[in-house]
Amino acid sequence: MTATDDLIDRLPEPPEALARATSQAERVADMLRAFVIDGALSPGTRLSEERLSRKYGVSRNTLREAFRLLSRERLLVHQMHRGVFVNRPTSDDVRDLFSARRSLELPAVRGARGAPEDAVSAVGAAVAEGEAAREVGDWWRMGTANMHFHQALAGLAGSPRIDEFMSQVLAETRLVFHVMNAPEQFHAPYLDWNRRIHLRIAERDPDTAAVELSRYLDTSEEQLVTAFTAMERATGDA
Amino acid sequence: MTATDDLIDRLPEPPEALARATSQAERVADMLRAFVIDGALSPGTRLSEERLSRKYGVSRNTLREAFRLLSRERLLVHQMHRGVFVNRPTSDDVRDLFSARRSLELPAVRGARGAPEDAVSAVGAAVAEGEAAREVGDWWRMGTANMHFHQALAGLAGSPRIDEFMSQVLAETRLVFHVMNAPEQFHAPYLDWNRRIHLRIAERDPDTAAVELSRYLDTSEEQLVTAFTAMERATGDA
DNA sequence: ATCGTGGGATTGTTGAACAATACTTCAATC
DNA sequence: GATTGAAGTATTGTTCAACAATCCCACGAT
Repeated sequence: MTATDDLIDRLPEPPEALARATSQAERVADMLRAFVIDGALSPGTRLSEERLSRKYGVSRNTLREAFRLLSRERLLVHQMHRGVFVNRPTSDDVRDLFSARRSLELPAVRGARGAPEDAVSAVGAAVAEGEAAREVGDWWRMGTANMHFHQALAGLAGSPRIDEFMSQVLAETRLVFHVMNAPEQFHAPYLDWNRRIHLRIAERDPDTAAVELSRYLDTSEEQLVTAFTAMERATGDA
Repeated sequence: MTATDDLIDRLPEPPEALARATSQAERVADMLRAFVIDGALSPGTRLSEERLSRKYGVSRNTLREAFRLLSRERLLVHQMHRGVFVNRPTSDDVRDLFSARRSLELPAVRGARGAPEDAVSAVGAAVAEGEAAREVGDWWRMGTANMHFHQALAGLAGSPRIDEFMSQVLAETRLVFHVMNAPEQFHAPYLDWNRRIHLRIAERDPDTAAVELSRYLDTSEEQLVTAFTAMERATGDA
């Protein structure tokens, strides 16, 4: 044990980026995930192995590995001998997604008194992002900002696993907006609500914030479900 | 639209079992998942593609699809050019797992007043299962029963997504018991506690139940973390 | 003890092949 | 006209073999 060793031990932890290069399957999965989330691939679309593998220059086997990753995230659904499709959520799914969000967001907000400062400011940043987007009338970015807001709320819990589950739930929620054609306008009226919630958290009054959030989720769910079921009837059930 | 059509429309929904046969990759994943959960494969073990594919008569490609599924569940970890290993949780993971459980179990229990009867009785069944196992001194089955108990608690929320996340969390928790060699004895003293919690739920007093559960989680986490960190120091950190 | 330097083993990825299954088309039947 | 049956076609499911890229280990040199 020399002096050099001591210095080395004190060195900062290895940055995440230094992890060994990602596999092709993961990169393809990342790309497809982005396509699904921002609607380049709409719900119900079938992903042809042959065409995708040719288009992106990867083998079918590699592509299938990516498919497996994404079906575990519920973004794709695998049907035996029929292929993989972009998941098309039903109104039951919408209800369940909100149910899951209640479990994730409300406890996180209620326990926000002890949350670290940067977790709180992340919430504020998401609100600001949304307001900036409203400024220029960018509906799409408003939706993204709203997702960030709720991701930040869940992040108050400080748990990596909850963060990850939350982002899956939000990604799937985004699919809901894609099945209906009325994409992001739903978020517009909620911006001021978000601002209020953030204020309560910032002034360390988490219980009031939780009450507000709970109301938010209720009305948001109701609005979505009714719009969704109306659309389900219109488009034909099956 | 004839009379026959009416009759057909009235037929019960297709049973789940009728879903198209599962793929080989999923079956292999199921098998490996079971191996990991009940310790036939212990944390840190590397899963050789060549040996596994030969042993179970599947191609390396199919095996890799199964690997992708299981690494999304955090049961396996994929290291580029090194292979897949059975996940070996750290003490940080233990803390995070309990954090996640708090978010899942406590809200479910608090909202248990409106839970359907069979969801409540599932909790009771898990308690009974644990007591039966204690009767015969079957420690392993006691651990399983305890997992079922907490799965049933989360099930009170009535959300498929929460159920699924919970089972992943519990599966990973089981890995924690495998890294330490003291497998399931940890569960023994908690059986009476479980019984009490179930009683509170059954008599529709969810708030008291939640308080009890919260205390349970606190002490259980503390005991596990201390035992775990002690072991980490003993076995060598890295 | 540390540092290079092969050599061997394992994974990463591809391409082709074939079987199994689903979909489509079209003719035959009621 | 709608339904059934029977090809034929397209796509997925799975395997195999090959090769490149990378890691790991052991050996020898400093």
